[in-house]
Amino acid sequence: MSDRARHIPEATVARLPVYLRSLAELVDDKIATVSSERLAEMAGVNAAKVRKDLSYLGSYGTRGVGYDVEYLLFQMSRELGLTHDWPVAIVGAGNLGSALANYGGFTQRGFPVVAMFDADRAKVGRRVHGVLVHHTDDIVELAAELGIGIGVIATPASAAQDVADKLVAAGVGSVLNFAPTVITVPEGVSLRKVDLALELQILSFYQEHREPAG
Amino acid sequence: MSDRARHIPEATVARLPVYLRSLAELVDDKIATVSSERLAEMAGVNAAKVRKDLSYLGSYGTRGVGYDVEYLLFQMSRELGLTHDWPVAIVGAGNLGSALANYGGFTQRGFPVVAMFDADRAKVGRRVHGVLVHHTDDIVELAAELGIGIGVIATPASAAQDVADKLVAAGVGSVLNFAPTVITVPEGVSLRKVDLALELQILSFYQEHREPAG
DNA sequence: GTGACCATGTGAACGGGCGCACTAGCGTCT
DNA sequence: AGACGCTAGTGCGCCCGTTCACATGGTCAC
Ligand SMILES: NC(=O)c1ccc[n+]([C@@H]2O[C@H](COP(=O)([O-])OP(=O)(O)OC[C@H]3O[C@@H](n4cnc5c(N)ncnc54)[C@H](O)[C@@H]3O)[C@@H](O)[C@H]2O)c1
Ligand SMILES: NC(=O)c1ccc[n+]([C@@H]2O[C@H](COP(=O)([O-])OP(=O)(O)OC[C@H]3O[C@@H](n4cnc5c(N)ncnc54)[C@H](O)[C@@H]3O)[C@@H](O)[C@H]2O)c1
Repeated sequence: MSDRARHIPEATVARLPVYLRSLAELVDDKIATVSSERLAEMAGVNAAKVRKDLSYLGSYGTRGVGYDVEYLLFQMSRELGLTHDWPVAIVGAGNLGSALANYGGFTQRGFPVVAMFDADRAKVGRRVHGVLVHHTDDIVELAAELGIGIGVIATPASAAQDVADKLVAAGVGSVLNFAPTVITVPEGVSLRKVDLALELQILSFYQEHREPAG
Repeated sequence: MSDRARHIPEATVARLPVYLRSLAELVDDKIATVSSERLAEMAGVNAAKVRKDLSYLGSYGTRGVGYDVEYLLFQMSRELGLTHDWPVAIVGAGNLGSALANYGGFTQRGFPVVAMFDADRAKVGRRVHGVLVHHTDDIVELAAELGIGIGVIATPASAAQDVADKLVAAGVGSVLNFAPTVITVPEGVSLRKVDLALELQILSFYQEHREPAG
């Protein structure tokens, strides 16, 4: 199976979850088949792009008919590795880290938050939404033990690189960084970032340069 | 000024805030000039890319020397429209919306949260980090009055499109969507999204397809 | 003043992704 | 049975962005 998926373009990978969500909606609405056009509309992209993206997964459509919603949903889930849970650890039990832990949407989507870590001893031992806060010194040991697949960094920027290093040392293969700073990880470790200030500044740019005529 | 900036590639725009932050760090460290190479290292990109990106803003470097940190910082701030504040409104005073409002980093970076909105009358009238929660019915009227530039959507997915429509009707030119759903806005309105579940699923994909050899 | 040095700015080649437009193939209706 | 209609799958040209490599032009030492 990882033979066909020898290389799926990054841009396509980033769209798969959007299709997945659209498919889930269709299942909820008890719609059995869907055309690339309809799916494109739901995902906010071009229909040809949808077809090309889906063709990377295999030929799961039927010409003249469309795609079987449930079957495609299953194949895509499998491709995305969503047929099993990915335990998540959140580092930084502050404002943001707690909000994330309190959010049920992650567990529901197969990303259970199984541990939190913080450098502040006053926070160690507390529970956030039932999740125990451990000390950062224990990341390496505990992350391996708990089988952490994804580490979420919600510490101040100054600590982010250090935390990332610890997560990598613990064998965590994927890191999601919320701290507003550039961090680096070794090859073979996946890194993505969510940077709200950056998003706002991008919006600011376009708003500033918008044609006053409209 | 909007003559030279007739067209800055989107990819470049997305990197400018990263450079900006790097420059701010250099100012803190009292470093007066910086080379494209050093800046590239800090921003985690290629040096040639830095030079090309910066060249879109103008010829602010000095050959043989590098870039004057403070001058470049000023020019970039101006280009990004950060020389003045952009009032922000958050719609959805729940878990996430409150966390965002409680976060001081936005005001500090020139994006003061001046209003919150919620459909739940039990929440209307409350204050979150000093910000008053209004009813969503008042978005159109109040957003215009308060001069809202950017609207942040932190409601459930089912309400997101409706909220976006209200924001647009209120003349808000930029929307940042946290709800896990695709929303559309008219041409001329900027839209960006932050989707945590999507990020986790992308990480899941790469982790699933990682070569077991390492 | 002159020459060696150094980093910017940019032309050009390259690569990836996008979308058009065509072909392939399934289902259905006559 | 055959023709028609519909939609998946895809080859191809185009465009945007990245990167290399070099010429340009400024600084500094002497
Ligand atoms: N809160 C938001 O809405 C928001 C929005 C955008 C970005 N962010 C970013 O997210 C990060 C966290 O924000 P926050 O509001 O939760 O901050 P916070 O100060 O509330 O929480 C930070 C937590 O990290 C812990 N910490 C500090 N150093 C640590 C270390 N070395 N190892 C482990 N834990 C450590 C602190 O003890 C604290 O509990 C920051 O980088 C911030 O810029 C937050
Ligand atoms: N909390 C998180 O960490 C987190 C993480 C990722 C994504 N999200 C997404 O962010 C959104 C908000 O999450 P949350 O945890 O804050 O949910 P929440 O239920 O705590 O808050 C949602 C708020 O929106 C309000 N609301 C509902 N309908 C509305 C409408 N039509 N107009 C205005 N307000 C309305 C509700 O009254 C509530 O206050 C959701 O779409 C969620 O999927 C949240």
